[in-house]
Amino acid sequence: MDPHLLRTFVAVARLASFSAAARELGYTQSAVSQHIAALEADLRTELLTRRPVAPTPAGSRLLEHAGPLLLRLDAARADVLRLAAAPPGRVALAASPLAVGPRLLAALPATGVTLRVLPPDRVPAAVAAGDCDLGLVDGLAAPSDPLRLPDVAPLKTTGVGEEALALLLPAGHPFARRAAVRLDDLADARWLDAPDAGLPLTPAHGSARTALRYDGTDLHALCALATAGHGLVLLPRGVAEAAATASGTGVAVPLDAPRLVHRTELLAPATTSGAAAALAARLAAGSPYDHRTQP
Amino acid sequence: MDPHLLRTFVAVARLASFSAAARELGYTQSAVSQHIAALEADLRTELLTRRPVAPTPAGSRLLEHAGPLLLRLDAARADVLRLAAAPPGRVALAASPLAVGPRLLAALPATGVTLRVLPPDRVPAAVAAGDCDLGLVDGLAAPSDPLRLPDVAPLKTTGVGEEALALLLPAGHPFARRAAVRLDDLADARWLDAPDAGLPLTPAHGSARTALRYDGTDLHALCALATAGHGLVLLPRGVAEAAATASGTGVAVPLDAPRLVHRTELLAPATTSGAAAALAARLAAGSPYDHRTQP
DNA sequence: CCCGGTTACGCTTGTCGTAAAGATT
DNA sequence: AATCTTTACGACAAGCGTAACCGGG
Repeated sequence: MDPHLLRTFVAVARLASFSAAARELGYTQSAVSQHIAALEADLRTELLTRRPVAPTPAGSRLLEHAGPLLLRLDAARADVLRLAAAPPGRVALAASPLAVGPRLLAALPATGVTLRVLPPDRVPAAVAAGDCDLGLVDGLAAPSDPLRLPDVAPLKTTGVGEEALALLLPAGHPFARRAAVRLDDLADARWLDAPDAGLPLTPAHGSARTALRYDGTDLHALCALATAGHGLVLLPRGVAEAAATASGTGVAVPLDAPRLVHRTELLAPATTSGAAAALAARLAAGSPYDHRTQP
Repeated sequence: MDPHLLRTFVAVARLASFSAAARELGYTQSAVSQHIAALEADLRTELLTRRPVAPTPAGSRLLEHAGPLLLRLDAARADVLRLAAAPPGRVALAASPLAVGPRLLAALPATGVTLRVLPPDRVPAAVAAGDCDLGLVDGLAAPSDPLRLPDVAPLKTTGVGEEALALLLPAGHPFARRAAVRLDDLADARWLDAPDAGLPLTPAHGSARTALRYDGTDLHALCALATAGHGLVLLPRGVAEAAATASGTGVAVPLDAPRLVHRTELLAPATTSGAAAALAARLAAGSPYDHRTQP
């Protein structure tokens, strides 16, 4: 179960080809073949069908493990290397779209920061792997509860903001005139599904059907779709109201769900160097929310 | 960052000796020395001080990563191997002490089960690594919220029980006559700290001071200590009341904290073989609680 | 017959053990 | 001086590439 073997295995499975994986990894086809053979001999199980190349049940299972495993490995490398590396002046900040708000803009120093907007589920990995020095993620949670993030590495998480929720919808929508909407009302609403940009609609909040799927991280596009009637979007109240007034054709209706808020958290590796630590402090400054460290 | 190197590294750090680690791992001292040297060359950082052998800051950081990493690796191995292995008749069940209750005893078949009681924090690892086929863990959570478990591997978690909480204390205690106790009242209570047996007292529930620490998994011993006045213990209400009446000198006082319950969850690997699957079904049968799968 | 995965084989590299050397208390 | 780690070196195995070898479309 050498990580090298695992890496070639995931490459082969992803590309569905030994030769393509070999090209990508800088090996020969032969080496890739030997890697897979070694893995299969080690586990005494066939992991891939050849021709066509596809994972067997056992292979699929291994794939589920391999991704997080390799991620953690890279994270460990990066984390230890970061300790020794000289603190660079430039700080890279990964943020999910809805985490980019007034608070962030106010805390941002004049120069020396690279902001990278990523889908929420890729932010923790980016910080853990060392691609970015800090991360800002957002998501739904119970008030003052931490977000449920995949623990790819020991990251320090700090709540930096919580906000009530609102629905963004077109002016003609049945809900548009109501003062508030409850979760129960939304059981068979038609949603805009935008996992890379917005709040994920987990099945827990009713088995919602999606009207349209939007793959992208652009909030303006998402709000435009919502106000045009292509589906409902759940947003932090401030964002929803701003989008509604900006569009003219949209309405923001508060969500009456006291046990559900939009929460933003700051992610930092266990050790942050000078410039990154300073930015982290400014982002967390005065935040009245829980500080806690993941195990 | 070969896992072998990581393994020797953690062994050396734990034993604080190259030679001892070599003996434990079946290597020569020379090989261990080379392993550490290889790691340090790879990361371009000194990981251990020699004489005395102790981790440097970078080494400590690596240690934090190494444990979960190696655990996940073993878990992946075991999980894939389990898929191929013939389903054995014997099922091994890991359970934390407070998870052993009437529900478990009722579901247990007449024969063919090995029950292993472990500290709560070791149950997930035991299941993930394949040492046990199923696990039962308990802990504190908000009602119908899943427990926060370390995600060592993709495990299927199923809530199988929730119960209100109560305090177990000696008859003479100031709280003993009250109908209920609130969390606020307990800010400076003196607790029995029994991380291996009971519910963990997280700092979130007030910066409680501990009166006595008990290392063990024996509930009867713990209850005896509590009723004898060595400190307060938080227990599921049923357990607390049973212990109080059994001791004669103890009192169980309900905890008035509607947002906090004792929750028991069933842990199972992504695939369970025949006998284990049957037991899992019996344990989960009729449970009115959430079913959800960790990412 | 071509494309793609497997097998054979030689070479390079890496890894372990033995043994001698170096360092620290 | 004793103990423990490091270094030197030789033996062996592992890993990769070249090239020949299948087996299916």
